[in-house]
Amino acid sequence: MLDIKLIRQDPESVRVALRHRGDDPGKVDRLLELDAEFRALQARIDVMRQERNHKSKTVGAIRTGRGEGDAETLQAEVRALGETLASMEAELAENQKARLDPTEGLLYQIPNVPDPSVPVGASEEDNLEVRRWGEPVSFPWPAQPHEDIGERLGLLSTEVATRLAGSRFVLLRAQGARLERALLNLMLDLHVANGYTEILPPTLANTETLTANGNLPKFKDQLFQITDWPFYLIPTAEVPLTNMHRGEILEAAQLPMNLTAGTSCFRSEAGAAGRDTKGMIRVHEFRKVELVKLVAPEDGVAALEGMVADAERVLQTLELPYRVVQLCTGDLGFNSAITYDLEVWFPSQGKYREISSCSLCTDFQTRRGQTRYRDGDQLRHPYSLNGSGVAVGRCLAAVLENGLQEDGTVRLPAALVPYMGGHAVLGAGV
RNA sequence: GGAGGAGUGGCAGAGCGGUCGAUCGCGCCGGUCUUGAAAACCGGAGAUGGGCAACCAUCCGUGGGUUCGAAUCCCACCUCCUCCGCCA
Repeated sequence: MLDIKLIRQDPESVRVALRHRGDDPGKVDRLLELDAEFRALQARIDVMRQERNHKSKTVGAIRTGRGEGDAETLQAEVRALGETLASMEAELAENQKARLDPTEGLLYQIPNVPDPSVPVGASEEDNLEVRRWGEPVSFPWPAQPHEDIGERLGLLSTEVATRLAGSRFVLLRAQGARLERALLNLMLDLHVANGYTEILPPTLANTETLTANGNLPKFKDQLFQITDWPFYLIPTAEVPLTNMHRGEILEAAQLPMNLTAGTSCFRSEAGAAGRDTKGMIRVHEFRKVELVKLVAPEDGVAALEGMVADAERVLQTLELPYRVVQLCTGDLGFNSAITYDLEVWFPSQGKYREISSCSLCTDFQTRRGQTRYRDGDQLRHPYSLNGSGVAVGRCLAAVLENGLQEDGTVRLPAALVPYMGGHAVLGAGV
């Protein structure tokens, strides 16, 4: 959520932000109206409460022989005040709900303000390619989709996974299962060596956690919920990681906090019917190594550059060609002020596909989750960042496709060989 | 699942109907002393909202209730701890 003080002081900048996102700038004015109503009402209530408190104290003083007056009369007055207050307080509660209820509150429906550096645009068409690394592979032999390579070499099966669970699941076997584990370990080792603290969080989360992260109530249909239990399967480790210090006041020395976690992620993929129906690109359950940072506001932009570099390092280590894309205002997520996507080359599709998304969420999430830190004598909201470092299943798919050799086997990048028990090639008489 | 106990400010821990937003300690900040630091001594300091400010209101796990008045009494819920049972 945004700071209401920002909206009061500079409503025009928030209107512009909403316009640039293709959202309704009228939300700002409706919120300001409610806010003015709230402040006026709160002031009137405060005055009445003051009177009530004062009279009640006088009653107490009379009862204990320290004051003069007619206690009975005062009591009747206080009772009457209480009745008037009750109806005003009900009105206030209604106003609070209209502004601050996580489901319908207007303040929760206003997205983060994009950083001034973000290109203005309507959709992903207007995203900006920042740089490329590596040469997109072009074989003299036909490229193959990763699911074909995997099925042919006995590394994966969608058919068996469908029998066990349903569509949009994948089962890995033999060197395929090991490859997933190898990639996960390689990524975590890399990030830990670069100063991230490894976390293994629960992969179920409660309503409060998902609400603080903004997944609920808006994107409920994207989540799997446990029947008869107040739990949801996490769609990403960002959820538990950004919530670890919810409601806490941190010491300045605890920042910057760099966290990483490799977990399963669960997504309903509602609304994605017909898209990426084959293979491991879009499935209900996949592994992802996530990066999360909490930093002082002044370090936010540099921390984002660092996080993107950390995610890029994974792809460079795996010798996978990729490009970095900066999202335009229209494509930016609700929480984000700046987002860079990493897109890896898929030879079978002849294009780059998203494998990581790194966002600077400024204090938008930490204000909502009430995470603060002590900076000298003041309390501030740290900036939060999250990014994938990277999606393991999509990475496995990219390794298979980019390493395909003429004889149908797959050459593994050198960095993976130690993690694969010395095997450098998949499919060569395994 | 059964039986008890507990949730108070960064931590620890008193208070159990009215001068309690809350004692004392640790930690923190400022000062005195010191070449500097430590120790000692003196002083300061909770959070949120409103207000230019003085100041006012709210907050003692959460939500209700009783009362002129609730951290304190009552009810429900949540969480944690101990013991028993069950299980990895």
